[in-house]
Amino acid sequence: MVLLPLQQGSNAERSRHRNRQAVLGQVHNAGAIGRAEIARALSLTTQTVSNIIAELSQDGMLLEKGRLSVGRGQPAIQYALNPEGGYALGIEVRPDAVFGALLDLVGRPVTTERVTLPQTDPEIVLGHIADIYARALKAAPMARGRMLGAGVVMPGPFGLTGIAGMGSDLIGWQEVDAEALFAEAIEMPVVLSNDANAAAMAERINGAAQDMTSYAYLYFGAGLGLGLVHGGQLVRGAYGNAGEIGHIPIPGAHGKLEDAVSRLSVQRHMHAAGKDIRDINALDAFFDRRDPDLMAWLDTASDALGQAVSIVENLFDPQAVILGGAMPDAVLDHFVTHTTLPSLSVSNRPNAPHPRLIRGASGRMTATLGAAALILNRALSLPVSHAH
Amino acid sequence: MVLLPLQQGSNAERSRHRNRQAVLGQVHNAGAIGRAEIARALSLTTQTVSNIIAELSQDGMLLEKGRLSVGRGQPAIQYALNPEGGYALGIEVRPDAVFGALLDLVGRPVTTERVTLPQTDPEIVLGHIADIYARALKAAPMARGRMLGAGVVMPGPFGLTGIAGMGSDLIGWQEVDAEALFAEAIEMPVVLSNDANAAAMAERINGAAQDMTSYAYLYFGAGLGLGLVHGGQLVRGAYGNAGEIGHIPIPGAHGKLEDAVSRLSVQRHMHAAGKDIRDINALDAFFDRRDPDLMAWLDTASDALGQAVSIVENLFDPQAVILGGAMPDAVLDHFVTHTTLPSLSVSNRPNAPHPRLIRGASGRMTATLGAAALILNRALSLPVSHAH
DNA sequence: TTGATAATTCAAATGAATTGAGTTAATCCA
DNA sequence: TGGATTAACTCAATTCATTTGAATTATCAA
Repeated sequence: MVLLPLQQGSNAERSRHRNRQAVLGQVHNAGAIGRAEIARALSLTTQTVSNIIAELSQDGMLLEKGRLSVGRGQPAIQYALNPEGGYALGIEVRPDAVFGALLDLVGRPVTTERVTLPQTDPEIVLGHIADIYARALKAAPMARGRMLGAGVVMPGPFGLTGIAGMGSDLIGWQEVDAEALFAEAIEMPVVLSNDANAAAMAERINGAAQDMTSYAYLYFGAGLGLGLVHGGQLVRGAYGNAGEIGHIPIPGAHGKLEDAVSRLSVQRHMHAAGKDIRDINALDAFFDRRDPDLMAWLDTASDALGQAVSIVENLFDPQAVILGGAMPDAVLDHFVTHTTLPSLSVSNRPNAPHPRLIRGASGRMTATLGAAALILNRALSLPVSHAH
Repeated sequence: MVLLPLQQGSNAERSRHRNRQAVLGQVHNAGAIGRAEIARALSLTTQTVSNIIAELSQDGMLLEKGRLSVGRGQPAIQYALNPEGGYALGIEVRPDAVFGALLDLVGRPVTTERVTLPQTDPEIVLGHIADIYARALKAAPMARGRMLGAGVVMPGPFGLTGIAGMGSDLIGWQEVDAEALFAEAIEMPVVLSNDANAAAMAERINGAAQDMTSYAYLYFGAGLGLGLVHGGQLVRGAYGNAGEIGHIPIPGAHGKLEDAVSRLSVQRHMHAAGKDIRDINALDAFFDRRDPDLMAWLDTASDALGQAVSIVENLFDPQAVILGGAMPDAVLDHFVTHTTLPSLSVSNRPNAPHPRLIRGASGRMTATLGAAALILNRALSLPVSHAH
């Protein structure tokens, strides 16, 4: 991942494309909305919006949803996204497995699949991904010809960095142009990202961040990741490796943040107590019976998490920090309710419109669904906010 | 500062505006450039660029700079920004003074001024600012009618936050729409920002970040601030208060980062040793003679700074971290050369195109000049890069 | 000297949004 | 109940900015 200089001038064709996406974004955002309202939101004429909506309806992206009368005047015909108007593929590549999910235009999963991986060589992985895609199309034939693209999540960091080789890097992928390889294997546009970024985008499509444009997402993977969204767009950093929050040192804790807050951390802690956390369900069971060892870990982890949230708040000033990832709902909820957030933070504002810490999507497929959300976010060009 | 939903559709007029700015950005970036090259960079036709350049020349924004022959073919007429084609006012409001600077289109200061403030009530401050502007126009009459806008720097954080009242907030400004008041007082578009953000933007206009689109700026003010630029744009956060890095706790140090690294910190430290740091020059003198108390402070500060840089790197993955602000050149250089940067960082990459830590602009007027740079950056719409 | 290459210009065409007039369908109010 | 008002929507003509295609100019290279 490198930086390519790129700046495009505007012409009629690109304007149309942009306006189409903006209209789709308004429709997604509102759920159902009339043309005149879209026109006002985008500073376009109703005539223009009419033309675009006719085109989008023709293309099967929009559905009429009756008329809505609001006070005087002719009631506006409401339009909504046609869920079957477009599909996005989400792929998550892990050291031991590949997950796949096909999402419709409104972000609902149509098919999901998990395949265990014998090896992570590019050829093996790409072969499995092509198969997953083929099976998804078979199970959901209406998606054929309506694919918007694929989001691919791989363990970061990408490229050669000072923290490479520390975690779960995939062997054989350091030196290749992964995005291009994926695009070739499944013949559609591909966006590559890490798990935290993907999960963050998923919240924007149909999760806890639907009304937010600047927020942070703390993601429980093997370690702890951070996804940053600013002005509706991911903050990926110059080389695509922004958000490596797990590696920063935390006062109080002995070492890195993710030594205290991560799946590996709880596994280590519980293992030392002679208990085995095989997967999310096992963790859920221990939490269900309020296992004292787990509760002790949660206490320590909460403290470190509070520190992390405060750092993120002071550096980004987000609308909220969302906590999610490969953890049981109940554990995430426990963190949200039991984490003491430092009062010395720019986010500790009176009358804040959002709680400072909220729960996002959870479960094993979070990042996979998020991968597809990367594509939907682009296709829908969701409305943004501007600080003023 | 609040979030306003805003998304604009595109039409012919807005396309033209956008293209004009993009052309200006290309010219700024290249120094001197021909039409065909601009057209290629922006994916426009040469004809379009020709039209725009004719218009911009007509408006006095561009100057012809002869022809440049590169191999075969007709040599391209080179165009450069006309420094007198536009001006930006920079205003910095401090608890005890107001600084003003008038910059030309290429970012060079034309006039600068410092006025001490008896009080910080809005009326007093606004009156002084109107006077500063009037005097600037008198000293540089060619700027009359060519003002692009004004950038205003005020001590953050803005609005009510958990760290308000801690530092140097201005009394009487918490409840007002500062941007609107300024805009009314000097009758031009105003952009409001904190010192670190402004200083960061200045580096992009004609400083150390001219070839960068994603970088972080650590700013020495009274405390320590962070300016984040991503994809050529400031990351301001949801409420405009991103970058409050001074308030985060640092392992090793006793309290907050800016207890160890800031102007107040060195003043306190030297005061305890019976030495008085009145201003930058005094500090420079102490450094010149390698005062042992100062060197001791520098050692501690360097350690904390290294921690801060590493946090910023792991969270943002910038092309580089720039160190600047109200410190003597020599002290900043000392930090840059003597700070040990943790190897456990995404930015510790082999063959990195930039050093991880570099020195930016220094001196008392850094933020003031940066305030004006906020306007220039917008007017020039500098080329951005995209991660790929 | 001549052919290749590339920048530039001119005039016409194109694409998309806007404008302005007119229609439809609801609410408001007497 | 019925006219006035409000607002969404449509149609046709216009406007704006970019693109297209043909022609011109200026340099390099063989």
